[in-house]
This record gives sequence, C-alpha cells and structure tokens, in this order.
Amino acid sequence: MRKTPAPSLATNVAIALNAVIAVVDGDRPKVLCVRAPSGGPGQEAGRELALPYGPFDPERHRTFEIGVREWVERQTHVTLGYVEQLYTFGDKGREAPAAALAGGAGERVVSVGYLALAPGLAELHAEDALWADWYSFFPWEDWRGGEPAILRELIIPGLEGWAGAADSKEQKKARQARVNLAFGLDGFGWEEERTLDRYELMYEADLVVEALRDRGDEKTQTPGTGVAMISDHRRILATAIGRLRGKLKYRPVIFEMTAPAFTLLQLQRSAETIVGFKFHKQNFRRSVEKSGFVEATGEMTGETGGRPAALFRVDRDGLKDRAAAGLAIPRLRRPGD
Amino acid sequence: MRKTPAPSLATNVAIALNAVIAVVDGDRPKVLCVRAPSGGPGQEAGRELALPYGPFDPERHRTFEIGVREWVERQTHVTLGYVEQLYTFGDKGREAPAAALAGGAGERVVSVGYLALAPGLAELHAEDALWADWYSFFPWEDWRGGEPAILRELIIPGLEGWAGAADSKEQKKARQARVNLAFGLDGFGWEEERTLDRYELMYEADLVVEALRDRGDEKTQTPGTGVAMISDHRRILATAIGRLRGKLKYRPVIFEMTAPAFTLLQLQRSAETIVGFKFHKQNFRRSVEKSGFVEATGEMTGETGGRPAALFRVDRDGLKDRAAAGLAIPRLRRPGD
DNA sequence: ACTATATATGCTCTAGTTGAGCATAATTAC
DNA sequence: GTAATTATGCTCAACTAGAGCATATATAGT
Repeated sequence: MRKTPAPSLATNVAIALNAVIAVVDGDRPKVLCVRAPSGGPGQEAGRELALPYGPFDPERHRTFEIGVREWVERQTHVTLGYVEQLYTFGDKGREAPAAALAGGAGERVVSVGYLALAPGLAELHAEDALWADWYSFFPWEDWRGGEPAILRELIIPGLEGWAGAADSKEQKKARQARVNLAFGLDGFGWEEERTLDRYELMYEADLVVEALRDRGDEKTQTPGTGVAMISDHRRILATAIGRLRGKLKYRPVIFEMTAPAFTLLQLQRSAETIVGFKFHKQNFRRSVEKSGFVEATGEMTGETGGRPAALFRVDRDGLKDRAAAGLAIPRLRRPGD
Repeated sequence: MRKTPAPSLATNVAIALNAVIAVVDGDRPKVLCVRAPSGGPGQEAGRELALPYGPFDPERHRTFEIGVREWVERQTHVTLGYVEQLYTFGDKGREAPAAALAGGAGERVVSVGYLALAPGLAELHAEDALWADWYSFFPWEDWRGGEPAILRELIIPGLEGWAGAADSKEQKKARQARVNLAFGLDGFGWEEERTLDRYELMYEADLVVEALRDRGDEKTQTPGTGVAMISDHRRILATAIGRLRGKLKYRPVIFEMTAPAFTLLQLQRSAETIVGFKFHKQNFRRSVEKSGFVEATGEMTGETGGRPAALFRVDRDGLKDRAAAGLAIPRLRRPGD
C-alpha cells in the first residue's frame, strides 16, 4: 500500500480557444473562417483556411466562454448568441502547425473548441475573414440532392480498399464494420450526426489532404474530398457539425439561427440545411405546429413563388416550456429502402 | 478593415486530468475517489474527497486519453475500459483550492474531465483511494425508492425561496422556470440526465456546501444535500453522471459495466442504478431481447430467490451491428401522473 | 381568360412503438 | 403445503412516424 502522490502539474502548455461560428444563409450552411497567415513548408499554395481562434488569457478571462465571446466580438464584430463547449483537442501532432500558426516555439498547444450559433450573416470587418459553406469542407455530408456522387464513386471504394488492406482478417472485419456504421452501409442507416466518425475514417484512409500533409507526404491532393483546413481545424468543424445536428433533435437550438419571422418551409429548409437531407413537408409542419415552439404572426408572405404562406415567430413562452425538446428530425430515407 | 492579428498564446496554465471512474456494484453505483491531502483553511475536518487526478505531461503523453489511462493504471491499478472526454473546466475560482491541491503556486489550473467505465470493483492498492456510492454526493438523484424525501422537504423549498428572492419579477420567473425544468416541476418530467443543471441550481441557491466554502463563508454545513468534494469535483461528477445517463439511451455502454454473464433482471438493475429509477420489468425484457445486444448462454442461475433465470451474455456481433443504439430507457413515471 | 406550375395546407391510413397490466411458471423460505 | 419471490409470455390501448392523397392560392406564360 502506498499513498497516492500529489501530482505536480506541468505548465508548458498553451491554450487556444477555437470557435465554430455557424449560421444558416437561406439553404447554405456557413461557418466563419479566417485565412491563416500562410501554411507550413511545402504549402506555397498560399493561405489555408482556419477557424477563428484566440488565446485564452487566464488573467483577463474568468471563464473560457467569456474568453471566446470577448475575442470573437473584438476581432470579427460578430455578436454571438448561443455558445457551448465542444471538445478539447490536445493530440500531439497538432502542435507543429498550430505553433507555426501562433508564431510561437514548439510548445504544446491545446485547444478548446466552441460551437456558437448566430441568427444570420454578420458583416465582417476583418479583411481575411469570410463565411464559408461548410459543405465545401465536407461534400459527402450534403444529401439534400440525393446521395452525393462522390460517395459511391470515390469515398466508399477508397474506404473499402483501406479496409481490405488491413493486416489480419480480424482487422479487415473491424475496419469494414466501422465504415459500414459510419457511412450507413450494409443495412445501417445514414446517421447525420456521425460527421466526426466519417471524417476520421477518411483521414485514416488517406482520403483527405490533411492526412498526407500531417505525414509530410509528397502528394498534396485528394480531389473531390473537400477543402482542407489548417492543423486539425477540419476535425474540429466536423465535431461541431455533428454536435449541432444531434442537438437539433433534443434542444430547440434551430431558433438561435432563424430570422424573427419565417414560414414553416423556411424553418424546414434551415433544419434540412444543417441536417443535410430533406424532410417530408407535411409531417414536418405537423410536428412543428404541435411542438409549441412557434406561433402564427397572423401575417402572410407572398414571396414564396406559390400560394402565400403564413408567417410564424418563435413562441418564447412555448420555448421555455419545451426547452427540453427539439425538432422531430426524421431519418434519412434512401430511395432503395 | 484590418487584418486579424495572429494571437499570441499564454502559457501560465497547468492542465490536470480528472477521471470519473464509474462501476456498478449490485445496486450501488460507485465512483473511484481519493482522500485529498487535507483541505484549505477552515477545513480542519480532515481530508475531503476528490476525484483521482493526474498531471498532463505533454512530453510523455501523445493524447489526453493516453495520459488518463497511464496514470490511472499506475496509481490505482484499475484497468480502464471505455473512456471518453467529458468537459474541460477552466473557471476562475477553481484555482485556489486546485492549486493548494497541486501544491503549486497561484497559477491557473484547467482540468480536462474524463469518464471511464469499468466492469466491476477493482481491488485498490492505494490506501487513500476508495469506491464511493455516487448517490452519497447526490441523494436527490436516486428515485429508485420513489421521490427522495429530501427533495420535497428541503431542496425544492430552498430553490423556490431562492427563486423568490430574485431582484426583479423577470428574474424570479426566469429562476423558477429553470428550477421547474431541471427538477421536473409544474408539468415538466424529471429528466434523469439533467444532473448538472440540478447541481448548478443548488450551488447558486447555496444549498450545497461548496457554494459557501468557495465564498469563504462561515457556515460549513448544508445538511441533507450530500457529501462535498474538493474544488469543483462534485460538479465534474455531476457532469459525468448526466453524460452516462444520457449515453445509455443511444449507445450500448451498459455492457462496459456488466459481468460476462447476467440475468435480464441483473442487467435491468444495473441500468436502474445508473439512471436512478425503476423500470417496468416486462417491457425492459422485451426491448432488450429484441435489441440484439444479448444472447442466451443456455444456462440458468438459481440464485435469484425465485424461479431460476436464464443467463445471457453480450452478443458481440449484435453489439457491433447495433453500436448506434442504446437501451430503451423509459421515462420516470411519478405515481400522480 | 386559361393553363401550367409552384408552394401551402388539411387530412387519412398504416405500421410500429411504448406504457401498463394480466396470467402463468418455477423456485425458495417457513 | 403455503406463501413469497422471481421469471417469462402475452395482450391491449394510446400514441407516433412515415407516406401519400387532395385541395387551395399564388405566379408566369400564352
């Protein structure tokens, strides 16, 4: 028997706060990005995209969330609504690109990722900031027009090749099972919130540029599998999208991203934009109308291109009463099912 | 227009890894605790309980998870199964007690909390480590014997008093709404996974000792509201319990905590122990049997005190096939509903 | 004015799920 | 034996979710 020693805590770690600031712009989901101050060696392609990030200053910030809000609002002039902590990323290998990014030496950089939702595109005041469509980073995640061609043509074959290239029979089966689960193959359904699983598999299978880059590989292209980001920011973004997609189902967060008044179809399009596939319209109305989240304003809009639609607004009281619930998000129906 | 400056990252932060190691022992949920090396000033009561924690050593640990596994296994000789990151806690105010705990000076300590599940009580080799019943920290969370008396007698009145003591009418309503939602009052149901919301409200309302202690208050007792822990460890534990309770519903994590063979009632008791209330037995069987998670071993056990029960084991293939699903956890039925 | 087309909105039908309870079976404790 | 205890099978009613039919009210084009 020995006593548990009081551990001493190491100090040579820096903390960065990363924010995924998500908005819906019509039928495009967007995320605030910055152009990073030029990539590492072999990256003359210019300035890679990064999530906005800031230092965590323990002197000035009582909490992480205060820190995030503070520098986001100062640097981008975007006012954040809903904010939640996502995950803390501390893997080694992050540090090389991240340290370059920070201009610092080779100390370990840990980043705490945050997801923030805003009600619409804010005007940007920094010249190297932009709103990017998040499906440009994850083209395989957008099923609104049916199954993305890139999946059948390139990604699934690539993943099956990777699974088949494993050493043992056991390993092959294990890899294939992961692929099936994440990508909804072989009897599994496509679960929209598994964005991180899918990205990680693609990374392991060398289907995204970051995998090659992080190894210092020659090849710097993986056509069709989306735009790369600096460091592990695309992984952070994948985490954020998955979290947001899941959250829609059990918290009324969609209303953090809507205009003050909207038609039910606009609300549906917002949800579909995030979730990445289309819903049955009448069922969606039914569930929203009985949810208590919205109330009719009594006004109509004629800008629909068809019969005018009733305008709704958020029912603040209803929202409070049902803060424990979310929208009824159906499952993705594949034509063949 | 100005360029986003490359932020410099501060370094005077230490990272601790905290682990909530949870097991189910019959009908008691347990968590590994250590006796902290004597509390702060005014805490002569001896050694407060703490979650086991260790330093994150950026030199030696490629990832946080590796770090957690390493020091847990080294210090406690408990082998961890399932491990997941919970949340990163960085609030100011943590640091005073946490720094004392670390024996260090007044630097900011950030801790990354982890939830780990193990299949049973491991023998402990450190004399100041122990398995504690987690409901000793949260007596109001255990509804298996009906609504805990302490809730109606003490906690709810205390919270309503706190709500009523707010400055403005608005504030009062807002506070009361939070209480209703978290504690399932006024038409809301009790949601077992809202453990953190409940703990936070009780902290704000001065119903747990930590609230008084963190302010340096004279009073050091809040009878009936559970055992205190050092620093914000009870909050970390509340986070872990909520996460685990929620996770049961959509991932088959319960099987990380079960013996190799079990009866369906034993499985049910394990789930009830975690969730904190009892289920309808026949419905639970029905859902488990058709879930594909388990298969009959063909053997029976006579140790039930009644008719012998069939023994089941985890169906590893079924688990893989259904890794996307969890147990069907019903809602808490209150007698009056 | 008439027609095609687009969106809005109401309603129904079916299959499946969930909550609850009845009934019977096979043990042990006294 | 009888009571108590646990196991297990089955049914019923309420509710939910997926799908589609039908009708209403616009705009655009001829």
